[in-house]
Amino acid sequence: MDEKADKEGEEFKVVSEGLEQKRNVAWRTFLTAHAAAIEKIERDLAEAEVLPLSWYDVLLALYEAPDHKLRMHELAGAILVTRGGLTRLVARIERAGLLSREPDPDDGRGLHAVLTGEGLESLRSTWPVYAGGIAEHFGHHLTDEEVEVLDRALRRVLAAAREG
Amino acid sequence: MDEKADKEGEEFKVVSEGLEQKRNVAWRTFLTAHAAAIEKIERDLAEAEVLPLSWYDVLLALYEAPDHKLRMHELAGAILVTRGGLTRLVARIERAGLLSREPDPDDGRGLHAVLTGEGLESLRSTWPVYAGGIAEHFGHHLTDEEVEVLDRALRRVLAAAREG
DNA sequence: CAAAACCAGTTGTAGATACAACGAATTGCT
DNA sequence: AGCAATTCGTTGTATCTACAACTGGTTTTG
Repeated sequence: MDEKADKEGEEFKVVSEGLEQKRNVAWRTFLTAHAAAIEKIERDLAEAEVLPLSWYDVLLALYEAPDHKLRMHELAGAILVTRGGLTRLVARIERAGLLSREPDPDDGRGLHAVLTGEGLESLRSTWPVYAGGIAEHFGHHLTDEEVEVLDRALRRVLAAAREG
Repeated sequence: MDEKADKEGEEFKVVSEGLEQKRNVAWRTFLTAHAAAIEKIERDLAEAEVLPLSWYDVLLALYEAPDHKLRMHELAGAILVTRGGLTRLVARIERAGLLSREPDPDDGRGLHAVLTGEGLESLRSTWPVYAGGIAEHFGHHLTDEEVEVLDRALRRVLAAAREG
């Protein structure tokens, strides 16, 4: 770790070259802002004793689906989790009574995860807390225009990841 | 789950009320874009058999510190992880020889995590892959102006989380 | 129609994280 | 100096996740 090594090191640092530099810096900001905001919001949710984000995501996906039900693999795709992980996540939520699993009559392999009344109730009680967290730790710090730009830009990032 | 329940349900959906709506939609875009981009980049890193992001973060933080060393709690703060988690993460990285732990001569409780030559080498071989991933899955999809806005806006989000 | 290929969901295993409780060391107060 | 409070890092425990192998059901194909 001598002088020379340090000098060469500059070449790979995130803060490095010309135009790319700003994108890399923005990437780091993106990562840390995400981590920090998520942490705050999860803490708010835990303190209010409502659903954690992972459960909320599952139940909201079901809520938004036709008949409030989805096949397991559809659900896995909707919330960006592996099928294996989803099996256990859904099992936990089912154990809490917030959704139920029903066999698909048209496909013996398949299961539907279905939102229960209790699950809907949990969504309702969680949302105000979640919305408050989003506002306090995210939305409140952005101008209307920034919200617009951010949404539009990140949609392209998302679309690219979905395709590639 | 009758008609009435559905109608009331609209009230708590993320796509809901006036001005707040756009911020909530942007929040969801923010979350999913982050998850999708991270997943792609982690996959690139794994395929290239270089460091995963969590290790990279630790080693980069050390690299950027004076003498390439940091106390454990400083490191924990720098990469947004709990101390308990850091203990094990650092243990794994140390086992791989990419950093070493040295007692702090000035404080018997404290340890320094120090970047090793091998760790520096790993950082160097990882960065091109990482940079490629950032460009492909993030930077490439944004205009200069969007990068600017995004960085500026998310810095405020980050700062707020750091304070509050 | 039977065998192969494929697909859905689960499970074994390993790894990683958070929270809280702990032991060791330091600091501050009197 | 001496004791209480604080800080540092680790560890016990519980949760949670991913990956790959596996079971059972479905579709394809010769």
